[in-house]
Amino acid sequence: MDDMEFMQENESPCCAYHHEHPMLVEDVHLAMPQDEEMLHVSELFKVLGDGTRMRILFVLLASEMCVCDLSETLGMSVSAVSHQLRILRQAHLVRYRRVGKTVFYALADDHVKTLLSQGLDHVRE
Amino acid sequence: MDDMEFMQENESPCCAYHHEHPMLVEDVHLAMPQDEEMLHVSELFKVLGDGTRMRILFVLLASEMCVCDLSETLGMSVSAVSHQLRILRQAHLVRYRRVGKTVFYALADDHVKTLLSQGLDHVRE
DNA sequence: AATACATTTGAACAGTTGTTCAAATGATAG
DNA sequence: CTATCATTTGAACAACTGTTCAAATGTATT
Repeated sequence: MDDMEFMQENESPCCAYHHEHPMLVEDVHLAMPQDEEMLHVSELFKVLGDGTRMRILFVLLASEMCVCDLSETLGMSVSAVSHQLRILRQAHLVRYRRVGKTVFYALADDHVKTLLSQGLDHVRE
Repeated sequence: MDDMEFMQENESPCCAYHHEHPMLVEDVHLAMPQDEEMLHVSELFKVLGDGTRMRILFVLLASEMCVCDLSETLGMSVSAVSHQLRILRQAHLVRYRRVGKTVFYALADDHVKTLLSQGLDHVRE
C-alpha cells in the first residue's frame, strides 16, 4: 500500500503499473544520452534511410567512383546523384577528391562499412 | 591506347576517367547486394531515422516500459507514441507483452542495442 | 451489462523530402 | 578568352511523414 501512496503522489498516473518502480522515469532520464545527442544519431540514420543513398554507399563500398559512373551504375541522372552525394557529404559518410574536372567519391572511413554490414546483418538475421 | 578503345565501346562515356577499369561498373553490380536487399536496409535505417523513435528506443534500452510511462518520459501524447511504436513493431525493433490493460514495450533483441551504440559511436567519433 | 481504463486506429493537416529541369560553377584545352 | 566537360546548385512540384484530434478497440472491475 505504500507503493500506492507513492503512485498517487505523481501528477499524472496513467495505468496500474505507472512507475512500477516509483523513480523509474527519472532514472531512465539520467541513464539516457542527452536529447541533442540522440537527435544526432537519428539524423545519421535518416541519411542512411533512403534507397538511393543506400545504393550509392554500397557502390562505394565496392569501389571509389566518379559522379558520372555512379550515375550510370545506378541508372539515375547526374543531378539526382549529386544532390544525394551532398547529403552524404554533410553527414561525413563519404569523402571526395577532385582530379581535373572529375570528382571521385569514396566511403568516409571504416565506420561506415561497419554501419552498412550491421544493417545487412539485421535484415538478413 | 587499348584502354581508350575499350572506353569508346561503352554507350555513354561521361568523363575522362569513365570506366577507368573498363569492367568496373559491371563488377560493382556483381559485388553489390541485390537491390531489394539494399532497400530493406534503407527501410530499417529510415525507421531509426526519426528523433521520436530514437528517443523511444533509448528509453527502452534503459528499461522495459508501458505506453503511458513512455508518453510521460518523452513528454508526448500517448497517441503520438503509440503511432511510432507501431512503426517500430513493424520493423521488428521492439517487442511487447500485454499485462491486463497495460502493454509493455522492450527492445526486440541485442541486435538493436548494437545498432544504437554503433550510431552513438559514429556521432561521438 | 455498464463503466472506466490503456492502448490503438483513422483522417486530416502542416512540414519535409527526392526528383526534375534549367542555370551556374569550376576546370581544362585550344 | 572561348568552348567544352564534369559537377553542383536552386526552384518547383508531387509524394511522403509525424502529429493532433476524435473515435474505436480490447481488458478488467462493479
